[in-house]
Amino acid sequence: MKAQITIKDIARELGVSASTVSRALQNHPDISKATIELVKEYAKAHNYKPNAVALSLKKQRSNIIGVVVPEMVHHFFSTVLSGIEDVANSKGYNVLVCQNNENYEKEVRMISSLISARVSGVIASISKETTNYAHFQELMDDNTPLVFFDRICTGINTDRVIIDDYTGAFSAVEYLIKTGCKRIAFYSAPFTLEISKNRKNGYLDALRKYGIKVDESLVHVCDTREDAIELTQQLLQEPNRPDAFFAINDATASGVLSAVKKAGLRVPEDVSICGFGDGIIASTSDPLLTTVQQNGYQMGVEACNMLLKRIENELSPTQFNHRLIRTSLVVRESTKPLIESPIHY
Amino acid sequence: MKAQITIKDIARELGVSASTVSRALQNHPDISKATIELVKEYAKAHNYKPNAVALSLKKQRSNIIGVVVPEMVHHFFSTVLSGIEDVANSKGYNVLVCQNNENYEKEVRMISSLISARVSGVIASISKETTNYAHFQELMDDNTPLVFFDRICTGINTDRVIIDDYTGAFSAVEYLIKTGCKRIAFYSAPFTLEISKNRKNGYLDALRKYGIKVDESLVHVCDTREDAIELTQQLLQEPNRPDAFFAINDATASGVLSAVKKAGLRVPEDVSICGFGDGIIASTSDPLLTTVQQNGYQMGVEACNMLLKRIENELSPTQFNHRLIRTSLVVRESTKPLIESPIHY
DNA sequence: CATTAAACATTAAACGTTAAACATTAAACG
DNA sequence: CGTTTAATGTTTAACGTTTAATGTTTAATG
Repeated sequence: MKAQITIKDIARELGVSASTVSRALQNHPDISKATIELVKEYAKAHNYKPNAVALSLKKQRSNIIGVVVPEMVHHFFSTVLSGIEDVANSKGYNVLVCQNNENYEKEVRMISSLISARVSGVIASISKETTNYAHFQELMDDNTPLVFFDRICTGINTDRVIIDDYTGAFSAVEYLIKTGCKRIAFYSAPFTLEISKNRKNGYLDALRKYGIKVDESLVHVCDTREDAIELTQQLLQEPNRPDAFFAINDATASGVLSAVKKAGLRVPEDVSICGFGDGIIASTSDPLLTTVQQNGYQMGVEACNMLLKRIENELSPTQFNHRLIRTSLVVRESTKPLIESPIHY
Repeated sequence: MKAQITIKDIARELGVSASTVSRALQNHPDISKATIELVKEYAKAHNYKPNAVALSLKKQRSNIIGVVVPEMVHHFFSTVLSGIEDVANSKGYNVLVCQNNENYEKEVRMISSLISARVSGVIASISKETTNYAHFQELMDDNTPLVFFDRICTGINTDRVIIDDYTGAFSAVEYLIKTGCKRIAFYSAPFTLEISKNRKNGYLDALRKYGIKVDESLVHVCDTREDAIELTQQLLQEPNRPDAFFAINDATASGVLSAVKKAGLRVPEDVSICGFGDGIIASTSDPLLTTVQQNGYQMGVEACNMLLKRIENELSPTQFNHRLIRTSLVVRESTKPLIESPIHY
């Protein structure tokens, strides 16, 4: 078992003390040019790599940040993760990832494990089940910087980066209305999540703005492709079937699309469909999916930058940042074109 | 700055020594039942969490495994990652992820950073650029267990988990031939990758088996959606255009599909398309994509199990495991149905 | 009653690194 | 020639934890 070479090994071999080696490697002015050269050469030749574990213990802070996501196999989350990793990496930090698998208990365990690992900070998006926030409060109590993204915790006062869900939903539904849709179904994620509440508000406000009576029977908690296929089949058989669907994510929209096509209805002539996310599905389905674009990569970048600034104490300790990532409606083929207003002379 | 409580704090408060606390927490027989109770109660009440950093230093082994993937935003890799994370987590390990962004230098830096972090083991899939393996050899030299998955390093003798690329490709191309295709193009990833070589061999052998002359001009390095759209447009204009495309991944196949439809050709009547991976794209595109299914989650699970066994010294130190993950052809709508052989009386 | 053993706890060293405090040498100064 | 000072190191303690070695009671034994 030949392990990595340490400062002690170098010191012994070179006949100097460990601290001299340590300082030589840091170009400390107390160490002569000659010794510095000698040490560095030996270190390089023997592939010395500082022991980050010892360093973390000594410095009482690691170069690791923890990230908790619901699931990694999800275009949006993996995109955010990618943004986080790129930024963290460029600043010399490593990323410890955990997925909570939409499970509250697992989320609690993950946070506990991150505390044990003494990560310098945490970036998290909560599970669908989470309604108790004590585990996050514990992080805060330990003075571990915490940034929420997307699925935030309103109960915890800290930095957060969220998608402008309200506006995204509003503009999507407004577009559906403007293209002639009257009965717009909304497939949401559980209402424990803020994103669900905000998008529903956007949905409701758009309806109200155009004087469309709200029908709560058009709002469903349904956020997977499979569930969407089943639910949509049922809904389409009702006498007063929806003429449009606004889904919480593209996978769900894709499920709707599949069910609508199977029912022999045309998209968008008979039924309009709009998703949320603008992931791979949206640009490969047929018809191509109209969807609300959310920039996951940018979200990851901003969340990580915010966290690193907090770690480096560059932010006011009493004031927290709330960053909103703008969305944009990407109109493709699953919705009708805008009706041109007649030209008045 | 209130930090986490330590064993020392507990010891001071309870008027015992640190080692007593340490042993009490481990139910050491030398510590009285009463003391154990007392310590545990205090620890629980004050939310004591062992300092994994100190533990790692002491034990000379961390509970962290490093994972290097080309990109996280990729259905296949995020799926593997998910399998790895689930297994690692269930065994008490944390996962440090790095993406090499298909960049050799970054890959080298990532490995170096993992060595510094003194991870217990590494699971990796190399970048497209990688042809020099010294960084991985260094890991091996330090006795850090290393498992390659998917994009392996043939130059390094270690454990590996790979997709049965040869058979996957063979059966896909065989199917295309059996359904009447004669000029089958192959869109590959760079041939520095073993998966490319293996799949090409499968492709070639299938052609040979059915006596189809190999035309090297049908083999291209093209592995993204964008490139596929461009390349396919060109190829379709040639006098002797391909009547089938076998792509290295679903995104590329989706690009082919898009170009073929745009060219006014029908899929699969005029052109057959087969992808590789069976990710989200395959089950949401139109027509649905025929593709070679590769079980990424299983791959992650097996790679992680193999690594953990190696870490726990449960495997022969001189013999390395080479695990092959079986594939299966998922026939959907982008290829023609099998021609039924006429029944002979 | 002295000895031994059992039960329980403490001390000290170690993991790799750093930083403050202290030590040595040699040149420069008065 | 002694003393200061600059240059260059070294020692030591510390980060949180574990563990081997050692110490101290108390109870039981002969």
